[in-house]
Amino acid sequence: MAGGATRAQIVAAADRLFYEQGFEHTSFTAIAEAVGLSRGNFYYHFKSKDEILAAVIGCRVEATRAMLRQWEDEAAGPAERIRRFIRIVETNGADIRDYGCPVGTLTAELAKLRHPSRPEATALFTLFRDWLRAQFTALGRARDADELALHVLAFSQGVAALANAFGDQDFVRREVERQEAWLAALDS
Amino acid sequence: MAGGATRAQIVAAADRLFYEQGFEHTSFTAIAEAVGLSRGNFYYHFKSKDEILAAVIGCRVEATRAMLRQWEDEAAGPAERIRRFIRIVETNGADIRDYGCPVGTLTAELAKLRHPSRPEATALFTLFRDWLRAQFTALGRARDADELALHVLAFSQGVAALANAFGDQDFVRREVERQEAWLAALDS
DNA sequence: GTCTATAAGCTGATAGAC
DNA sequence: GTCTATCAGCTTATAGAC
Repeated sequence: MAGGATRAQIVAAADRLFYEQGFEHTSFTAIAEAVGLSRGNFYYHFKSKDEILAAVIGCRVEATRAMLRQWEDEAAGPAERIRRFIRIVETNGADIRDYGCPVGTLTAELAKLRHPSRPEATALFTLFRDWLRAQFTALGRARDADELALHVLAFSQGVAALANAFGDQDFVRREVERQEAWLAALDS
Repeated sequence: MAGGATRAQIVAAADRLFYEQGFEHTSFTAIAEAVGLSRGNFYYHFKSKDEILAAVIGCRVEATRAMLRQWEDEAAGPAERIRRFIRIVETNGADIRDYGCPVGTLTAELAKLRHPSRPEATALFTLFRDWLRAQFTALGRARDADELALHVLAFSQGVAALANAFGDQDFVRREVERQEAWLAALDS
């Protein structure tokens, strides 16, 4: 297989499995089966499981950055951009119902494991936090922009947790509407 | 050791360790060390690890019921009772910062593990949901009591997730104030 | 009821052939 | 770069002595 194609395949499979089954519960055997490789060959690409995790987090950071850039390009103004974020729990509704928020569940697991890569996982939250803060600042709320950013982040985490627990998509829709109304009131 | 005292000690130690380290990550060895027993003796009290989990969840159900009863007794009216719930993320601030919400993190882990005891863990959420719904009904909001109950539950889950990720107690305090203001506006 | 000894299986990780 | 064979360690769980 040419270049880093196999490596990228491993990272993609691990990314999905870590999300669906959790980091610790996902074995090398499971990743190997998903990619179609033998267990032994893994260590040519990664020296340890923690190294795969680091690569997965790096991959998610890049994907998040790209998504935020896209929102930046496509959305008309800061309010519309924040709405994009608010709606993400509905956009990714099926996955969140089945597996929760990828950032929130990974961060929580690594915290309990006292895993060395925990700060890198938390940095995924910071990516959204900083981006949201910039949007609220552009909305003329520079003074409490960070507080508002955390509030919106907390909203998405709470909705994701309960959507995963109860599997109730109507609840998600109602909460998105409520949060959009809150944003509209803030913007006016 | 007399009666079910050892059993109760095992459940208490497992309860704490499942919370701090996660269910799967907690080994029999760790529980045995915490209680001061040998690994082998465990199977006199519990046939499997899953049986300990079931006992831990049962224990948490009882503790939650007792807490809700206490709030029922001590608080003046439904609004004050809901405030008690809202403040719990601040009351249990240190634990939540270190380990997240005990209900939310367990439910999320069991969902990823596709564990048979997952419904029992979700029932812990339902306990709070039903109790909150009763309080909102008593507040004269019978029509949307369940929606409001889920909204308050989502608030606590979101705050717990971010408190755990960022370790920011000021954020928790601000969100509690915001939610109390929301409740006051609802009540008037 | 508690202990020690041990089984059986899975885990991450390594060595060396091709 | 990929394979097979294998290691050492940990896991849950069992058997049987005291």
